[in-house]
Amino acid sequence: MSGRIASGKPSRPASDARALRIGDVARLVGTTPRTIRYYEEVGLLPEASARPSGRHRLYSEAEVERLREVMRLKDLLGVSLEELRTLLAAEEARAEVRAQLRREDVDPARRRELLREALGHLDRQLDLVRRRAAELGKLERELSDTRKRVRRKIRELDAHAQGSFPPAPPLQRAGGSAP
Amino acid sequence: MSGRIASGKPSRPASDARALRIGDVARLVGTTPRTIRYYEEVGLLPEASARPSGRHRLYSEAEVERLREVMRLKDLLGVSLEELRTLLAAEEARAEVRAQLRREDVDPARRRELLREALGHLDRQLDLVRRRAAELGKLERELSDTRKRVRRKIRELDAHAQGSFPPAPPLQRAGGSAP
DNA sequence: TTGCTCCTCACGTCACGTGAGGTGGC
DNA sequence: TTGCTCCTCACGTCACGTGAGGTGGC
Repeated sequence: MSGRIASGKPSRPASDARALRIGDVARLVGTTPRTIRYYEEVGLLPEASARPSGRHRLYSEAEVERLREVMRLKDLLGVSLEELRTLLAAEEARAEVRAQLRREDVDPARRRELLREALGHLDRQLDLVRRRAAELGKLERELSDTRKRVRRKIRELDAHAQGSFPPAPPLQRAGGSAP
Repeated sequence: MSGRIASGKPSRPASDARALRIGDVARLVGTTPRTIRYYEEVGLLPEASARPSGRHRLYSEAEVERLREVMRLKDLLGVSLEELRTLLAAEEARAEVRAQLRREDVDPARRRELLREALGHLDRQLDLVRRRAAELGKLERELSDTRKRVRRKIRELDAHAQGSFPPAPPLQRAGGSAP
């Protein structure tokens, strides 16, 4: 909805721990300033409220965390920014639910309704994630099986080479890198 | 892996191995003709040999399988076409190894060397795949945990709705990313 | 003051999407 | 022949990358 409000913002010129610059943020989450500006431009990130044009963007730790989550979903799920926008809308709806639930004056029927909506969003995301995880798991098993076959062939070769050839150097264990 | 053969559409003599047109291939692997042409253009797929300009591209089942594998790696690993090219070069090196191993006139020392190279390629790919799988698994667990909390809250609401006393306020957990 | 990082255009690039206008093959 | 799919440009788009020229802040 509206821009995130950085708490208070008194004139504390120096050593404000929450005042991160765009380069710091980019380094923290593993991206570039250009990407962060672009996400702001297309509305994936809220515009820093009341920033005069030409002046530096400043970010809070919470905003960094949000960006980190955005990048993670994009990277792991491989979705377009448009699809990502949909996912984030659902996440924000869940955040809204959390805010409403913290208030005590919401009647149980409404609370239940909100929770059920949150559950729906979670289920859709989980479905996506599990589908991908299953595919990746299949690929991993296939590679792993092939690897076993190759290793077995090497062992067979070594066994037959006994006496005919000088002893071959031993194989490294899984995880080691080949020369 | 057994690819399902679409029965009926491309009516050609069974002896012709290159029976599939670009639209059929695109549908089979879940992409578009444009993408297939682009991959050929940038050298990810071999150009159909000796095809006169302006005439139709034709593909064999083996080529379809190869493309399917290319798309799978790109999608699941989220790499650029340049990185994908590197991965595919390794895959081709392994194919070369298989071809050489089928010949009987390769001496055991050379065979072993080839197998070790193949093992190196496999290890690098497996490393990539496992890293991603671990990240996805972490995301899945997080979502799943959140889902459990939401479901528990719903059950609590339902349970209290049956009693006559208003529910005691639930304990606030610190630090957790609640519903 | 100096050195860095930041700012805003704006053009470039990667990986395709989308017509335009035309030809091929069952 | 008709109807579809295919062909080759070639421009458009998405998600940024990369300078150019200038300003801000510790």
